[in-house]
Amino acid sequence: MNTMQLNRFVEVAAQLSFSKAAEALHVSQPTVSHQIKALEDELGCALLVRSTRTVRLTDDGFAFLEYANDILDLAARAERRLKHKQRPNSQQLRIGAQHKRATYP
Amino acid sequence: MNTMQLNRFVEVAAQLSFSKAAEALHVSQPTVSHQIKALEDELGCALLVRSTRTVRLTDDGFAFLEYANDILDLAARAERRLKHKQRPNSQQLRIGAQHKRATYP
DNA sequence: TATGGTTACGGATGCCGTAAACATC
DNA sequence: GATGTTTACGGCATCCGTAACCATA
Repeated sequence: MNTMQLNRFVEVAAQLSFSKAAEALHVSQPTVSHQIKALEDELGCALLVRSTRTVRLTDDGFAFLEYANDILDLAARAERRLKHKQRPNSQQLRIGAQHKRATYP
Repeated sequence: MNTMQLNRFVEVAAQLSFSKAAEALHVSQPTVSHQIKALEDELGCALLVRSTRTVRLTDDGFAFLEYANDILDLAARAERRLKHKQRPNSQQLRIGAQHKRATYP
């Protein structure tokens, strides 16, 4: 499992279209198809129902979409944290004065 | 970024040794070295300090370790959820009667 | 029949392991 | 000098894009 696959799945789920997702992601349509299939194979279940004209999420797809978004969010936080060389005590531009963050540290 | 890289990093961080991590993961030592380096390149910073005899985490490494564990945990939950074909209402062996789960759905 | 997803296929890239080189204790 | 990591390198697998195929509305 990798962030590329998750990105593609999230995009397809948002667009409900492989071709539009491919366009938005600047890759070819077969590439999206390949990677979604690889993800489905790894997970051992279908995430999407294709009927040549329409795409919709399976129940598993809905469930996994939440995880995918959470994982991508975590990965993005980690990258921002390290790439911007933030130190643990120098949080960036925190609006409001909450002492605990919502979900992840 | 992928779960393999994260797995290897977490293992190296646990063992504080590339060779022991490689042994535990049943891959060669250079493979671990390659993947950790790829991860560091992608993140744009060093996660580990190598001194040929000892390995220790950088500050960035400590920070990233938490994210890595969280991401791997999420990925594992997602896989368990889908591979075991659990339906949302048929949670497995829940001890106690909590109505909300602790962190993730 | 037209649209949209999948499969086939070829070239390029990447990955892993063996072997050699390198660095520290 | 011994231990442990990195670099070099070669074979194999994987990935991506073009093109062809296929299925549905």
